[in-house]
Amino acid sequence: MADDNKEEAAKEEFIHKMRHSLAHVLAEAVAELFPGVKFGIGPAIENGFYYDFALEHHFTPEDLPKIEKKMKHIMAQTQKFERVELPRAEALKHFADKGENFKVELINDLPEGSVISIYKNGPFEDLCKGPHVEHTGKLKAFKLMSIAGAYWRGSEKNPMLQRIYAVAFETQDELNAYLKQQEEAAKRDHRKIGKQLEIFTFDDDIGPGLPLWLPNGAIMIEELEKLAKETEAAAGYVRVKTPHLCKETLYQKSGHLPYYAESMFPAMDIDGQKYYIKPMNCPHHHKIYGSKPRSYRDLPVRMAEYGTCYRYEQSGELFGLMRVRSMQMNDAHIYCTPEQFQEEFLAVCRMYLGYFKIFGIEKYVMRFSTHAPEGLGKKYVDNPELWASTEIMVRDTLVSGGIPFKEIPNEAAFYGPKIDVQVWSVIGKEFSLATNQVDFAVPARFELVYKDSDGKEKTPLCIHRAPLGTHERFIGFLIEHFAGNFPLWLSPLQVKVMSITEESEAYARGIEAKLKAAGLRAAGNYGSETINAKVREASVEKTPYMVVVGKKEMDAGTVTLRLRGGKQVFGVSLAEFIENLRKEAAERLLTGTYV
RNA sequence: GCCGAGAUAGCUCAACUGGUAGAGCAAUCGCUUCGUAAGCGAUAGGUUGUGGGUUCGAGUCCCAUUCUCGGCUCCA
Repeated sequence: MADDNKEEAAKEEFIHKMRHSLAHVLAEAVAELFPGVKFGIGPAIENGFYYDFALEHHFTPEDLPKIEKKMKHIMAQTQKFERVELPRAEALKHFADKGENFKVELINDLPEGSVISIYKNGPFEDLCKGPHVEHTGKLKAFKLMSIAGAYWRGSEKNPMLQRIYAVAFETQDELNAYLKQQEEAAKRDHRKIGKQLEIFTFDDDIGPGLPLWLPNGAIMIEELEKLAKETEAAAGYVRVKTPHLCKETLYQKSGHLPYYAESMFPAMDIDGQKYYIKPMNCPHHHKIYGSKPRSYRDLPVRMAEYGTCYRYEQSGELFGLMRVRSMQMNDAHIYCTPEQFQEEFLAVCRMYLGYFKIFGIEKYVMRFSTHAPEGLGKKYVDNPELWASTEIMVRDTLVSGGIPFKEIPNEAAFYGPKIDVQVWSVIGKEFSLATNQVDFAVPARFELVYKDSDGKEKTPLCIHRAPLGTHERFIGFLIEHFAGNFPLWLSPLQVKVMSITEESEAYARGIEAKLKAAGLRAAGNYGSETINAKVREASVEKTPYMVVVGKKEMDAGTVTLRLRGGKQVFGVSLAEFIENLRKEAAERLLTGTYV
């Protein structure tokens, strides 16, 4: 076992070295083909590597095969990688003489007196701390994938360089397997399946990032809301409804305006007053809390709403349903005393875990985002003590609750630390699916109080939580998670009834009617196509249950089932089928009854 | 927002270097009545995202614009 791990680690290390060395070969090839190029950085990344270049010529996709060819030529030359060390000042002069201003900037950031290492192979050299493979002949399977713009050192204030992305593996087989797997993943892309299954669409006249939910998507939304409402009712939440607009003064009070004005739709002028369309529900809920006096006996107040918000995301950030400009949020705010905090926060975390079980979500990371002291007063409200104490409170709750998490500094909300649930889309983009935040700042700004047992007015803590995120992102995620094969309760169409010949049509229609009367979402196909065609159509629609009836079923008074996936079940009584399906849907089972 | 690429029938895609837009599926209408992933035929469907320009002639070349995609930045 230990040896396996060692072997694994050695392999990892080699692949990393190989990818990084390939980045140097890429840079060398580009330097030969495009004189005058300046170099940014070229690290190994997951599945491959990239290199950033500053160059007048704009790379086009046609350049990639030429560069690949040159790289293979370099690999065939088995150029040795050699490490050369220079004192900092000398290295600075060396790169400055060559006009490599990006490298000069990197060296300038290294501490005075450091020894700078340069790796040379053939005619190429690069500022680099290594390590590398011995020679370019050791390099194996790679493929240049795409050209992208990327800001120097990741800041939009810096110039934009041209980045070439590549994938690389130890063997051609592994590379082919990776490419194949990417192809498979693209098939479950929510944008593709969402169109095929008629879940959502976009329209030029509606606007970018503003999805239209088609009837099938609307059913999914309603099922999710039903789940949320049941869960929240059982957990002691009350429900509220708030308008989509409010005056500017609300966001001045909440303190959102200086932080978020840029990601809000511009204000509209109404009767000389500025109004905004709401980008979040919190301030509205705070106002409801503040609408009457509250006693410590009333706390915790757990206030839920599926609130619709609008955010002006930058055009380039929009991505299918995962990143949109209009969203319906599974929002709630819990106002509690510091004593109640731990229990409330843990209950919220448990609600998350309960949901994940329902959906079978297993690949996620709980990301605990904390503040960074240098951001106080800018990115974060300036109250170091409260930051410290709240973060300790959250961390303790997570640890004592046995909830695994990863702590990331400098990612908090402006009003407090948060926990985001990170998931990945099939094409590898990372998203916060759900969020859970502590707010120790905004309730005070709204002068929210409760009368404590000692007769004094105190400010409650507020927990913001959205375990089901937004319908948009959550359904986008679920489409990919299930590849469109939704569990029964979420399936827009649950049963497709089909007749084999005209003779059995009336019998089939009767079954459809009974299914519908039992509250199941059923439809029929009684056309004159062959049963093969009907089965195919229902399969393409990913319908969980097909009911196929012909003369045999008519005579026996039964139904024949075909499950999504192809399994057939004969001689089922309709009453039993209906009962099983009702149960399967009501209990939101992940696994079908007849599997 | 920035860099790059793209947009052709409802969907998936074709149309060599500029020369009268085409296929499959879906739809509609017939025929077919069939036992578990595509029965056969016919019909209809387009100002090639939009607006300008070059040209005898533009889906194809140029400019602008909208939207989408791949990244970067961002993500309450």
